[in-house]
Amino acid sequence: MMRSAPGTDTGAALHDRSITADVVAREAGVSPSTVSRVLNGTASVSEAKRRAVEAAISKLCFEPSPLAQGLAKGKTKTIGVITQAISSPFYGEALRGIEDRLGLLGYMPLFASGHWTNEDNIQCISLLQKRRVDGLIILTSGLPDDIVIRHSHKTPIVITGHETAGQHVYSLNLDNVEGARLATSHLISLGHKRIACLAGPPDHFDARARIQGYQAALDQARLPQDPRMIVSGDFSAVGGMLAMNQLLDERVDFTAAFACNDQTAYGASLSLYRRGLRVPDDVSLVGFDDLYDSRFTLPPLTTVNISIFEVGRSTATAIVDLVEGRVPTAKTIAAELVVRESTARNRR
Amino acid sequence: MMRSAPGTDTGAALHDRSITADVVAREAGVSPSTVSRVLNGTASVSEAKRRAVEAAISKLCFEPSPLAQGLAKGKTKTIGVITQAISSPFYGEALRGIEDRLGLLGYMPLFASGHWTNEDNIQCISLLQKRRVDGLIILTSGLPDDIVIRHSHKTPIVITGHETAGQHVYSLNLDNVEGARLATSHLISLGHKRIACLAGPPDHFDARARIQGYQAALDQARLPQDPRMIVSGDFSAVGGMLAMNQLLDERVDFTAAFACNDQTAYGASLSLYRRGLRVPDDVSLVGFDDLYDSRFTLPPLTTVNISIFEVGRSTATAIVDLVEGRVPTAKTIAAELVVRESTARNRR
DNA sequence: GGAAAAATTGCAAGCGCTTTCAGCGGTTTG
DNA sequence: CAAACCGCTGAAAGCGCTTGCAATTTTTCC
Repeated sequence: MMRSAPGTDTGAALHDRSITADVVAREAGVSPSTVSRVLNGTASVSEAKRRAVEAAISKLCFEPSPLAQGLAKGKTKTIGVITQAISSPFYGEALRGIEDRLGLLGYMPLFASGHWTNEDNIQCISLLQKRRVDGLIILTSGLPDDIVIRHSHKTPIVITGHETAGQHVYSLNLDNVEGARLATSHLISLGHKRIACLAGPPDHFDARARIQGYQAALDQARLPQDPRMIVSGDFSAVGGMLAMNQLLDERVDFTAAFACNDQTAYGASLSLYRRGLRVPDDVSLVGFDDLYDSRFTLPPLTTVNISIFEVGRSTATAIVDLVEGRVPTAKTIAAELVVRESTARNRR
Repeated sequence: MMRSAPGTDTGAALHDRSITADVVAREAGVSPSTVSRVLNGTASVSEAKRRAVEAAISKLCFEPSPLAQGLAKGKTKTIGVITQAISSPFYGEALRGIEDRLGLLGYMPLFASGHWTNEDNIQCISLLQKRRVDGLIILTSGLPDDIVIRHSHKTPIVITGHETAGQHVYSLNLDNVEGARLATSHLISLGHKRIACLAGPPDHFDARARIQGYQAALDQARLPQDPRMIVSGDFSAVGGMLAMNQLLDERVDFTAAFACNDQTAYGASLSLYRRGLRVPDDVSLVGFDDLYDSRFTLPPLTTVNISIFEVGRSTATAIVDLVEGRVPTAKTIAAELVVRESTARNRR
């Protein structure tokens, strides 16, 4: 019944698996080679035959099998993407950017999660290389450079959170230092002098750079550095809560805090809330990443936007450049302060 | 510095692409057919030859090419997964479950986003089928049943958010009704009599079921239904904020609200905050989904947990069952109330 | 108009693995 | 003792597409 609704034309001819290039060739009265040639544009074909082939293709709804093409050409039009935690909002946004751009360029992503362990990351690389991906995007793993370089000999790699450089490795980064400096300077400009830093994992590339930016801002303002002010977390809300708890328990005196990522800020907020401290009245808080939900925290979080979506798109563009023999031009992703309501002038 | 830590043995023999089954066969002194047979266990092979082949395999670090296998067997050990928004925390969690389980079962997911439009969803299906996925998981699309069924003839499908049934379609759902009933009853048990419902998209399967549950709870408590109390959102924070604004602007009188998902609750919270209303003092709020971050909202959100991770694992198990010719046994995912701090006894 | 260069096109051999089929020596049966 | 069976194996024919090579047809050039 029905199906009369306009716009619901879903009868889009179903591509039939039994239609192979041979069938098309027969229909068009040419050889399979010719079909392949018009499909790939790998050699000139007379106008007449091309027309015939094209007609046959659309008449039969032929679609070449990527599998067979992959086997024959050794190229699969597939890019392996390794994240550490597919469900984190941070990675999710990056994946969205990757999928978006890759789709436009005619590639398809193959995702795998490294779970922050070298072992898993390496296994992911192998798994994806076995699947003959044309290239690999590795989003901030803790993998040693030499391993990345070694694997890049088989498959070009675009990587974030590394300074690695190599013939087949392209490294793309966020402007962490500048972002953190921006965030911290913002607090300083509000009159804060005792600013805590809720850091990320000590061995994490981005985390370290963000601490650097924080310190740079203090230096710039000639404010003293106090090691007790910096406490490590793990880029998660729980970590943020624990870190803030520690600061509070140790009675460290601060009027503002720079959380090295938004999730850490979420946790810190809860910690403060539990102790009856208000943001921003008692403590100003600024995050980093500008996750989507940070617009909706109470109060909305002042943070550093780095368009993770853009990171995704840039890595995608870069890996395709690399795969297709071009030199990637993607540059460091800029950071920008987004002032919302979790920061206020220092009253003390 | 460092990298000397034990357990960082990353020298894991690199699988070399030039090692094909033929090479292994030669090394083992058998025919390629035999290699294939020991690889797949598709026929009995004498103890001696099997040993020889296995030795050759591990000596040469041979790994069969999934591409070639796919082409030859027509099975790719790959499952297509269609989500609507890969970056949403809800889908992210489901994907994690899918990846986790699929990996265990020897399959690999191929993700694609449908962006909530039928057109994109259909295109994703085609794209994935072209890639010869063995099965498809479609996470709550708005696709008409007949289209799903039609495509299932080519590839088995496991789908959520549908009542569809078919030879090759398995439908898996959340216990939305019960979850919503639980949430609403919780509010009622706290003495609330005027409870608003911040619904999802009117045409969304889960959204409708959740309204049903909400109404069931009211009925059960013999509380009146007031259509003005139900306002539609779109399952996003922005939608939740708008919905709550509308309620407030229209001066609808309520003491508690049931948000049809957590993100809607986030937005609603912000709306209330902007008007100077406190949760739970002025308005009790309960969500649905129990997103990870709901533990960290201010105040932590009372919500309905439905283990989305489990949804992912269940769909994965089900599709593999279907693909391998078994009858899936995965059942409706249970919902469970998680009481946190956004709900309190009615004071009015 | 004829030779040489250029443009087309088909043949056939892969890509790396699976699987049917027939053949092998050796057992069982009747 | 012939017939029927068994367990193993390898040869060879694919799976669906690409591509080097050579043959054929067109064009171009004097």
